[in-house]
Amino acid sequence: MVAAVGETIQSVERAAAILRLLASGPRQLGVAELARALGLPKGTLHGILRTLVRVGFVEQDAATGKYRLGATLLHLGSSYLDVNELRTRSINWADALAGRSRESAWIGTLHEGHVLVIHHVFRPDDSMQTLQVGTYLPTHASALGKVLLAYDPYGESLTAPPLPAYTDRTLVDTAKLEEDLEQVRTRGWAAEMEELTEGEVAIAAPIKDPRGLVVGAIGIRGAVERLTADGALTMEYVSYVRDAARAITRDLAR
Amino acid sequence: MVAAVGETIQSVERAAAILRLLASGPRQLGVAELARALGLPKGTLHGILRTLVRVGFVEQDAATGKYRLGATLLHLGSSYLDVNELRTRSINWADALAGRSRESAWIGTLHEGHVLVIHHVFRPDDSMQTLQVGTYLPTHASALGKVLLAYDPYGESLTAPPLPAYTDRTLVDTAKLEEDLEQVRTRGWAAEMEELTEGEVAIAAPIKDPRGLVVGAIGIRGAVERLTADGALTMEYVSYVRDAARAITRDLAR
DNA sequence: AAAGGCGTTCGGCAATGTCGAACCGATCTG
DNA sequence: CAGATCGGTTCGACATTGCCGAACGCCTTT
Repeated sequence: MVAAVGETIQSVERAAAILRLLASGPRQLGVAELARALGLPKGTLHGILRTLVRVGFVEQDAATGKYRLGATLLHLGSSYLDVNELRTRSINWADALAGRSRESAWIGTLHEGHVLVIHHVFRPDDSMQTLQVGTYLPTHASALGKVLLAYDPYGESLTAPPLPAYTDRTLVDTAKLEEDLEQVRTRGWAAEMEELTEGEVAIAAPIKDPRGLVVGAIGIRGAVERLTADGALTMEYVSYVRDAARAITRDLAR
Repeated sequence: MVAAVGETIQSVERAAAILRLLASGPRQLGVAELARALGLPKGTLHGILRTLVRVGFVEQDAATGKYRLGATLLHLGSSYLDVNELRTRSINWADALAGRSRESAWIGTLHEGHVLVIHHVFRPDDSMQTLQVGTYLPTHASALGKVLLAYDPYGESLTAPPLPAYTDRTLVDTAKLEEDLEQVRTRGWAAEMEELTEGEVAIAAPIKDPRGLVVGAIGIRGAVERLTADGALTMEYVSYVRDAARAITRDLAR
């Protein structure tokens, strides 16, 4: 076979594809299903699955024989958080931001066309919330995502239409979104007004590395009644978010 | 080469070994370091690493060329939580337990000789805590771990001495530990009194699947002053924990 | 009772990935 | 400032590795 430039190891890439498929839905998948989805013989997949089970990346349902993700991945994921410099440097600032604003604080990075949440502080005095670390947010319908898109050096390639609508206020028109992103660039912060969930708004600002590249975003998210007045965001909250973003940026430069 | 019984795919297993090594410490590792640790040629490892980078499981430091875990693993780890039945079924009960006891609530499973934390609810009115989901607790020095060891069908093989000591009250003597586990089995719940962290105690009880096998443990953890009186655990807290464990067990049977 | 679905096993063939030596830049070091 | 050493990376030849497809046994469905 003709050799492409960046050779990769077939079986490892296939193993990764299996894991991605298993992660894409809450359902367990069988060998036959995976074989159809990937266009590979059942026997081939079985071999890879057997290995993935052995190393704990995948678990097999004893009753049905189907496969699901394994517990080792949870541990690897949490190990990633320990290594991630952006996260370790910004934890304290996120706590402070949540404390000052009395809203939940969020930190995210751009990853495969989504916003990957790498830190999340619950709203003070409201413990009954589920943690969102590791989940994806849509780039075009979240304040964090707008910041990351606006400052993305690779341009808009990630925002391929059609953009899904989550509420009737979601920006689904590429031109409208681009307009919004332009505003984000001039103002230096982003807003999201009930574009992802009815009744909730969010504010975010960019975190930059020592060379000035945007490597992440930090923001808050809360009920529209608390964060806005007369239909507009209360600027006090915006300043809290921007202060936190600048503080982390300064911290990364040391 | 002679074929072992359960054939596995070499390159996938090696890739997993690399990931485990990268997760074992906060340090980034280079190709040469990995080659020494695994006893493989540099070239071989480079090929696997290139593939792991391509699929996002590993990231390469632009400055030093060294490797660290990648963001895709964080997402896979959080996907695991969505699939995990024990966790989804017990979230509400853990919230209730934290609410009643006003302490942090924890759920864990046995995994590779450690307690893997699969859910964690912060102590009410105390948001400045870091989330521990995905981290390991020692089996012999945590209440969750003692429960899981006491009811582990595979016996004590996992508790290989020497047991590390975290405080001067940690049970490092295998005989003493076995005595404690026997008490856990007769009482139906476990305690841990400043054996992991000075000033903190914990209580845990077993969660069973429909066939009666222990598949996890739930418990609370808090300051010794709040949970004990005259050096002994306040039984009210024990009943909270056992109630929650029974409720989840009942829930799993449906 | 037959049919179709599933996960699993197996052996032959060649494509695949392994290996080791060579490469190149950066960083120590005398 | 040159030499040495260490780092990550590339490359091509070899044969081992792991792919493939057909066959198996089990289960549920018709």
